[in-house]
Amino acid sequence: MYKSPRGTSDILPDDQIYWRILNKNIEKISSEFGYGRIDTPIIEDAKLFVRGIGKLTDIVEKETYTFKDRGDNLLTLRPEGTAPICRAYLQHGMQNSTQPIRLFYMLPNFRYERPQSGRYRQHHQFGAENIGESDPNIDCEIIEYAWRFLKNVGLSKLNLEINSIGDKQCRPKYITTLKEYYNSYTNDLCEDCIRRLENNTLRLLDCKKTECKKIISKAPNNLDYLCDECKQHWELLLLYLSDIKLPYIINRRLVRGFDYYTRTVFEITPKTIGSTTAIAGGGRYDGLIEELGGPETPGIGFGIGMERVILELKNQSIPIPKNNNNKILIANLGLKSKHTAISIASFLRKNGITTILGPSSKNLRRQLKYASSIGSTHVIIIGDDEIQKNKLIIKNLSSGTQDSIPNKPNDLVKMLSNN
RNA sequence: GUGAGUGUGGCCAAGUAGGUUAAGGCGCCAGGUUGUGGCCCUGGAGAUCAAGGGUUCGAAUCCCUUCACUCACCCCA
Repeated sequence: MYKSPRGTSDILPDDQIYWRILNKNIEKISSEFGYGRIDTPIIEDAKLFVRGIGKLTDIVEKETYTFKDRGDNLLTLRPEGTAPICRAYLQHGMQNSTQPIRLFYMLPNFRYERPQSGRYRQHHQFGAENIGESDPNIDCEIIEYAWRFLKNVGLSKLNLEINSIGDKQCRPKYITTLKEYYNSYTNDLCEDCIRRLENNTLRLLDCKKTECKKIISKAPNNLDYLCDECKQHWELLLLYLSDIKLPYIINRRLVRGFDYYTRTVFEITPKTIGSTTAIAGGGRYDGLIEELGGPETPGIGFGIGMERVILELKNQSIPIPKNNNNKILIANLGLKSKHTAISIASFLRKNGITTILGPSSKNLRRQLKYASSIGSTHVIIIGDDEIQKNKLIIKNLSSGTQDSIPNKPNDLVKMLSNN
């Protein structure tokens, strides 16, 4: 039997309510913050991500779905949202409009990795990018935007962790200092950290092994190595976050996997015990547009994993509003009544009422049973007696009461309308 | 890519010192009620026990291989 490919899943009707809630909140909050929606293709030129995310990052090295099309073009299934949006920014000449540009998206991403809890080969991210402005109030805006979205969909018990990893001036100096520090501890490091020392130095700070944690605690503090501009930017951001009373945790070990990040990086994680994975992450990428061939342009954005948000909504047992609208089943008995049933169903639907025709091969008892099992609120019963008298029986399934009424579709609509 | 755990009808599962027809529950279908649901009762359908190979008179059960799923690591939303 065929199965959905590893790390992908079907979103069945019962789960769609979560996606409706998320989509509704995405539109609402994005409009409140003044961001415009952008949809980019699922495929992009493979080079976009090599240049954008970084050749040596794990995502590009081993996690992209990359293939040649029939025209020999090397294409990649989008693994993240920021690089394509920067591409679109340049392609459509947005640098010529008034800056900054505010964009948001809600799109599937693809990464070839081993699936586990909250990690899939196809996952959806809601993200936003603010391009063309470096003032720290924009950093504050982006963080508030992500934070408020998560609050709005109903999540609580969240931590906001922030850090600054410097810019192209001060970051290399810090990395050199860090390398020098670590070089005297190479015998005490775990295997992964030995590798990190070479190709992902900042990540050394993020190791969870106890032996490495000791070394981390005495490592030089990145915040002490920020250049004056970065330091001022960082301190202003903290003030702005205080202005809007957004509680943050400074985590100097917070570093992120993409090469393009500069200055501000942040993550939002649930406080739930055991779950350390971020449901939202983002940061500033002041060098990215230039790296992609554009002018020197600052930018900052976030990505929120929708599947992780839904997991957390379920974890926190957030109540999901139910649809209380009336749902009608028309039970019909015999061929003659079927004609009437079909036309009444059609009429009710045209008037916005959810209507399902009962399985006419079954007797009345089975049709009522069916109505109960699918959650109908009312059943309209049409049999030979009703046809003869030009009447209908309408039965309320929650109270169990029923009435015989004249067959007047307009009256039915009045009775069954939800408002 | 590395490590651990788990695979028995659509779903949840019992059964593993090998032994005749592989429990049970949910769900599904039908009857009890030929025109009245939810509860109840009765019956029915549905399983090459993940797949392949091996050991054995005999394998869901023991051995080997493969695959899938889950969790963790790397990394990430």
